[in-house]
Amino acid sequence: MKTLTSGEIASYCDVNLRTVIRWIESGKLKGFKLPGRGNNRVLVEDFVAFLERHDMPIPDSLKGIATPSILIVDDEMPVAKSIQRVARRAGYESYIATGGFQAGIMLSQYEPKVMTLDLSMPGMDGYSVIEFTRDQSKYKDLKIVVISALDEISLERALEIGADATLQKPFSNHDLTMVLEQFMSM
Amino acid sequence: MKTLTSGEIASYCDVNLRTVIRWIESGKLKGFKLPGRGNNRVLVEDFVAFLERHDMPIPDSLKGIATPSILIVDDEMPVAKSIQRVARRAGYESYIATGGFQAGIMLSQYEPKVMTLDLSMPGMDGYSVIEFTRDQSKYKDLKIVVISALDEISLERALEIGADATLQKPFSNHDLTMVLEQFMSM
DNA sequence: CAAGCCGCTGTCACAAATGTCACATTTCAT
DNA sequence: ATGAAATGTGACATTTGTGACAGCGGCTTG
Repeated sequence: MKTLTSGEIASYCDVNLRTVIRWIESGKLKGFKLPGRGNNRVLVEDFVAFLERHDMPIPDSLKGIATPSILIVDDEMPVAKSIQRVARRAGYESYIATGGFQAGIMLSQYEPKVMTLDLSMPGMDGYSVIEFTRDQSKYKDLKIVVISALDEISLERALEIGADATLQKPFSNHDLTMVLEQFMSM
Repeated sequence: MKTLTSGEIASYCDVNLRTVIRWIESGKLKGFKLPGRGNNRVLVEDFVAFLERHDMPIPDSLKGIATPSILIVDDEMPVAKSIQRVARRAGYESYIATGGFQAGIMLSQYEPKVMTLDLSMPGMDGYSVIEFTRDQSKYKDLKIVVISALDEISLERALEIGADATLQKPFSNHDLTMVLEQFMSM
């Protein structure tokens, strides 16, 4: 829960500190006050939302705070590793979960931007994972990329219940790269 | 009765430790001093009240501590419900996860004090859940109660790799209550 | 076109709050 | 028990909030 001071925001926006305080007071920028004399603090996410709302440029240093990452969910480590290689070569950080429990914890912990999901993991229903995730507003921005050896119809169904893209195994590195780049840059 | 150190509060509020001590000294934040040199401690409930009083954001991880809860992991909803009934009657809040993925997310989200775990869930290895959880220092205080219909030897093994207690199905409500009370009051 | 009004932002100075640093002491994990 | 990490403290450096006031367009109005 990183926060910013009014002064930091002032320098980010290249604007006077006085102005930032006025933004907060007028409600244009959401923030809260420390108990002392009421020094202002703004959650990074609120600040980023504010910037986006006004089509203002977002400083790189802020993007860095929430390093966008990829969560790779696949029970077969070799497959997971190969996905990770592609991700790394495209310049993205990634984590591997080989089971549903791990996946849940890591999703919650790392809050990745994209999750690749193997539909047919032993003892774990990929569809229910998609559905459960889609039910949680917290993960509404998460992009789910289904990677599976199942047939077209199964992939279609995954899309219907909330997946954002599908790749049929065996997938080409090029296709995977394209999908990752598309979602990671959003 | 969980307490927080001044340093923990400092990092929660993204504020300097010195400042936290000043808040406590000036009475803005209620706390007490240890006998030694007067290191400060603050009750979680006092801290949460303090945050609310000043309209400051409350970290997710504190919500769990404030009202210690139980996570019930069982794929059979009737069984889970019956565990929940016992928990509620003992005065504890509880959540139910019917799959590994759900369990992981809910564990991370609610940070319960106790997790009851069915060892033999289809497609999900209870042992690996215990091991994975125990590997994470974040959950070192989580109490894992294994509830299973498996034999003594399996339960023994669960204890060896990190479970804190076991109950054999069918369990008596009395036994479960005892275990819950013991762990929830720690 | 000029004058006047209005909203927004910048400037300045000062008081108050917060941060920094070094070091002694205490806690904590092992 | 013992070393590593966290904490409290004082003096001092920075940052911040506030009020009052000024500059800068954009707008209406005459």
